[in-house]
Amino acid sequence: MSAIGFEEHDHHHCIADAMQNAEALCATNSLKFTPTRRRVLEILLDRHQAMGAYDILEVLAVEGMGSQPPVAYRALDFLVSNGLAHKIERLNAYVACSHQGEDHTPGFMICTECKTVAEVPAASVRSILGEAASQTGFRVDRAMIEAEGVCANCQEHPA
Amino acid sequence: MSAIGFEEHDHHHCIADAMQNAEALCATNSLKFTPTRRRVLEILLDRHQAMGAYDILEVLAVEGMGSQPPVAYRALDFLVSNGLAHKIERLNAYVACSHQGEDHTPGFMICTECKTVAEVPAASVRSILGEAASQTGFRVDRAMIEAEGVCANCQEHPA
DNA sequence: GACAAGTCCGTTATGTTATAACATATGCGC
DNA sequence: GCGCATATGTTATAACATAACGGACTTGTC
Repeated sequence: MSAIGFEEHDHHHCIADAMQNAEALCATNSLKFTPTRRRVLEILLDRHQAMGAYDILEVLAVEGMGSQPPVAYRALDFLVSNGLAHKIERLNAYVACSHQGEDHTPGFMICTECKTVAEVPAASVRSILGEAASQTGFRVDRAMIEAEGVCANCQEHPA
Repeated sequence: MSAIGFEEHDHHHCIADAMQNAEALCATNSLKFTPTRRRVLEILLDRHQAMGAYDILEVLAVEGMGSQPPVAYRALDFLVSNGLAHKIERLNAYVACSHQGEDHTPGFMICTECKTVAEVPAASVRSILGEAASQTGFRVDRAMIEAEGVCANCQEHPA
């Protein structure tokens, strides 16, 4: 499957695939992939869009899996810390990671029309940043890039 | 003066300089550089750090320049829209721009120890992102990069 | 100068995002 | 079964941000 979120793809397959990867990752690292955590990842994968914590919480509440903010935030923290999801700071929202397991500096393209968020490999961004940083002795621990714009689909078919 | 915020520099001079640039920019573009807006920029320049809107508001309140959130947010909106300041999404905080007037995709290095934020020229980041984007037809309108780590000074002198 | 239009400011109220703190429960090694 | 670490449920609140409205001030036009 392509890494680019704006393309058509076998959605059902990509969800199953990602869930399986997540299972494997958790098994390997002795992480507890609890029902809530699992369900939150499924929800994110299913939407294939950035979702606010309270949007996720709403879904969980309907399903009787908890209704207080910490429920959502704890699951999201787990997913983000373990590279299964990312936070889009610009939107205060969360997306499932589309490059599980790869060591990547996440780069995101956010379509302001359809709200879809595509994760792009941004390894080269990291190297450039690292270069700028090393000149001043700055040690980069985490980096992120977020771009806002309009995806090809929305350019062709304006709302 | 260097663009890199972690180096020693003539702080007083850099404030005066930036304020003068801001004056000029506003004059040129018929923007109203009102007392509140001016003061907020001064505060940001003076701290030379990322500040939350409510931190700024507190300073304004002490000085009798308004005590309600919109006062701070309106001034910040003005500064950000006109390129005189940037919002650090990661921190929900604001910094004065250190490259006034240049057409730049802002890149930030955030020291998690001392909270200093350095703005780095990131023109090349934009071009790389543009390349990745053009492959999928995505049109980039705005982009930002934020890196967290530890600055040279804090590496040498841990707290 | 009088007026209209636009912009900015003061204020109240509220919306949205996120976390602290503490009690309870669950799983796991021994 | 006991003790420890981790996860969950819950209450409360902190932190960040904006809507909406009225009044003041500026600016351009006649």
